[in-house]
Amino acid sequence: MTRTTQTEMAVLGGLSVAPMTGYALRQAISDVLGHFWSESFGQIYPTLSQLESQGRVIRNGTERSSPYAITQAGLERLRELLAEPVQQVPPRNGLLLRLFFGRQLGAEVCASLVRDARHDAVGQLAGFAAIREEIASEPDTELEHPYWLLTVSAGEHAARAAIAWADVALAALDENSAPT
Amino acid sequence: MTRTTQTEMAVLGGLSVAPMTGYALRQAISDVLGHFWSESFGQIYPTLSQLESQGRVIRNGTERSSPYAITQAGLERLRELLAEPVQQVPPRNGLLLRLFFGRQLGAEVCASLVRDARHDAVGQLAGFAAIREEIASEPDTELEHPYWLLTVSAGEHAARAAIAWADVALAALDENSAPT
DNA sequence: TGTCTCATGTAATCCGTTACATGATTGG
DNA sequence: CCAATCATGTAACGGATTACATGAGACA
Repeated sequence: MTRTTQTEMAVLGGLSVAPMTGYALRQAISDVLGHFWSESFGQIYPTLSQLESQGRVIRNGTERSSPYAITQAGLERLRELLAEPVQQVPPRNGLLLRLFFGRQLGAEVCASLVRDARHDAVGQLAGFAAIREEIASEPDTELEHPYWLLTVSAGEHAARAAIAWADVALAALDENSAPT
Repeated sequence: MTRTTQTEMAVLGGLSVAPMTGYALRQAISDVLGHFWSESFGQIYPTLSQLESQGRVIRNGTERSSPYAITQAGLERLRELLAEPVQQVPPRNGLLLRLFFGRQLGAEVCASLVRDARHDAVGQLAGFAAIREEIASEPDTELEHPYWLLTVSAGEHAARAAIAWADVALAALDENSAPT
């Protein structure tokens, strides 16, 4: 019901792809979902313990590094969670907040902020190309690929839009600081 | 230093445009900055009290509804805050998380999620047109307009990108669910 | 041998929303 | 006169990060 279910969803979802340790789960989330999701250890480990006590995940061995695997009950729980309505997070974009009050900063400083943002977006685009390759090189999970690629495409569209916006914004700021 | 400064920035920034009550500030933030920022009363009122005790804002009268105004010290503080590095918030996109694990949901359900997102984006675009008009109808704040329009433009680019992505995503999902 | 990565866990802390309480003012 | 809006404030709660503590195994 609360936002905790979001972490549960990410954890169960990750384990639905392949069994993993909590550590590996964190790695996978930050590598592949990094552009639209994040989880910290402080969330992952308690969630795993809780899910284990509910029989939704199990560990094959008792060893320290034995991976968690999702159970049938876990799969059902995952589907239940995925079907819940998407909750919007209140937006907080520090860059746009600064630009909105940009008159106090001056056009020059604003322009450098926008250039930074453009640079980040270009880097992200390169990152998405790498993720595409990584996905293509995993034949085991072929059935999931169409869905994974949807999220990559979303990131690419957003990054390209950010770049296009940055270009028009820089042109506008230039006009502003250097009147004819 | 911490994230509290973000609220301080928004409050001082708002008052740098025009004196306002806390209530009106909240209104203004949700109306004009709504697509990239949000503040709740639980944040605004304590922040205003704190800023007042620091001499960064003052109230003209002692009446209940007398607006807060920014002082010189407040303006300096605002510039200081705006110059701080932009902090990235950890991303959390519930829609993309669901799509990533979309195989568990099925192509049909995913498609309806994407259609909803497309619908939202179309609505946002219309909202931006309204904000543009609202801004144009305020000659008092003309010097701020170029900066305000940067943020509107950012929203429009993002919304258009969301629509374009939704269209390709829907095509891909369709292909998926209805094999030739 | 010593450092790095793997691996788990928890306590402190923070930021922020939600919900509640209160009351003045306005307009139908 | 009653409902809606304006206006302020605070307490409770919750979700998440950060930081710290611990220790095993790898490898150079």
